[in-house]
Amino acid sequence: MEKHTFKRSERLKSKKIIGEIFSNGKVIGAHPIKLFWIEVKDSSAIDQPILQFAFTVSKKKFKKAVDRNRIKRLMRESVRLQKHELIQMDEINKSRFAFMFLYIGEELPEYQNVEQKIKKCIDQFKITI
RNA sequence: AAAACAGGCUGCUCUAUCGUCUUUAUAGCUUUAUGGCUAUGGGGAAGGAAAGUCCGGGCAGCACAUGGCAGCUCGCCUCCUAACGGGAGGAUCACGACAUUUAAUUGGCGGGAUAGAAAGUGUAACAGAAAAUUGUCCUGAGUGUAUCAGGAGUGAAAAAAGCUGAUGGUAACAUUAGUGAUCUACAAACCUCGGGUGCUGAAAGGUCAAAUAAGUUCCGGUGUAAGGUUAGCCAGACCGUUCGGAAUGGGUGGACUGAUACAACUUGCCAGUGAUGGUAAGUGCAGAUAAAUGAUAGGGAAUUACAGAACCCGGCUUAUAGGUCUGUUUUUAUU
RNA sequence: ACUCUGUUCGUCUAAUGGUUUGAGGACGUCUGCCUUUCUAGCAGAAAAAAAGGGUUCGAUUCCCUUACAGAGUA
Repeated sequence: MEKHTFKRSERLKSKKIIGEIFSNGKVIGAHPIKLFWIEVKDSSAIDQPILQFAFTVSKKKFKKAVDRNRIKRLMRESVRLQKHELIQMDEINKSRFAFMFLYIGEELPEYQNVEQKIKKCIDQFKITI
């Protein structure tokens, strides 16, 4: 059976790449979630995993830290359960990708809703590649 | 027993599967080694407010941060505390709702205020004769003036605060006797007196590796003029100029440390009205770094409130579903 | 994580440093006049101290707490 793990090294940490995602990355929208992604061509970190993810929620829309944590946890959980679909694809394995999930909604979501929207994002990503 | 008010305590739980951070044991891979990665098993994983950042302290750097002024801040008394603007117990004053009384009053409760107005300056609308060196009208004392006593009216306020002694109390102060004729209020107006206070803030600071110019730092000699120093002013301190030697290296992105064992927590006993202190036994209880607690399914009364550690403590303030305890008042029932 | 400002009609703002404050002005809104009608013009009206507590005879102003908005430090 497939293991749905989500290790620390799979999280996107580099400030450089995050900056590049917002300036040059491509966008897939599935309201209330936006996905920024980019193909990473930096060959210096070849031992890194092929996929890296980050999650973010605006402090202006959600003032309470509890709400922001909740949304990030929900998005992280649904990505954890769905990212194996991406790993199985052949095109993905040829290079490395970085993803940034951004929640732009106004209200606290349910888990099922988040799961559907993330799925939509990933399907769109598969098509574009 | 119910309701209202006030205060204290608590702050959902269990099972299964998958997943995150940390610690530890074993095995494998890697490394000169410390260590790192992976797998499996065990232990631990947000709060009463983690919040607001309103105070106090530890810790660190800046001249091993020294004195005065300015500025800021606090201000009844005694005590608690590492410290505080916090807390406990008391004193005085007016206020609030409640009870009581025909009424004046009295009673406990509640939150608040209280250094100095006899050091000086300032302000006190309207009304009123007069708002602080003021004296209207009426009555009485007085021959009369001056003065004294009582009353009227205006207004928030219209003339007894102080001093000396005695008694009680550690004290604030209370009671009482005498003396006393230039005396109100406001200091959350300026101010005076007394106490405290240097500034900055873990994104502080320290160590390591990669890379390298201007430069920077250190040591020794020389030198004390301008000027400079995370510093508002004065003093004091240090730096400086030049020569020689040594070390380091801007930006960028990292790792380790700071960093989780202490004013710690739990229980018992003792002292105290109490805050709190002493003592004995036991416990080890988050430590992340783009930042860890979630998802699914099912139960237990049941869509659980407010809400997420970021260097650490002591308070204050604010938010809060449900449960629970104590006190006061009212109503009802029983004795 | 830390530091600091501000909040006055629908909008932008003023003065008051405690006593005729009935809170002023501009733009906007409404009503009337004018005009064949609209605009412009003239006349008039409505409309505000973030919330709560304290000091005071009296608070928009002084003090405290809370809420909201904004700025700065990497």
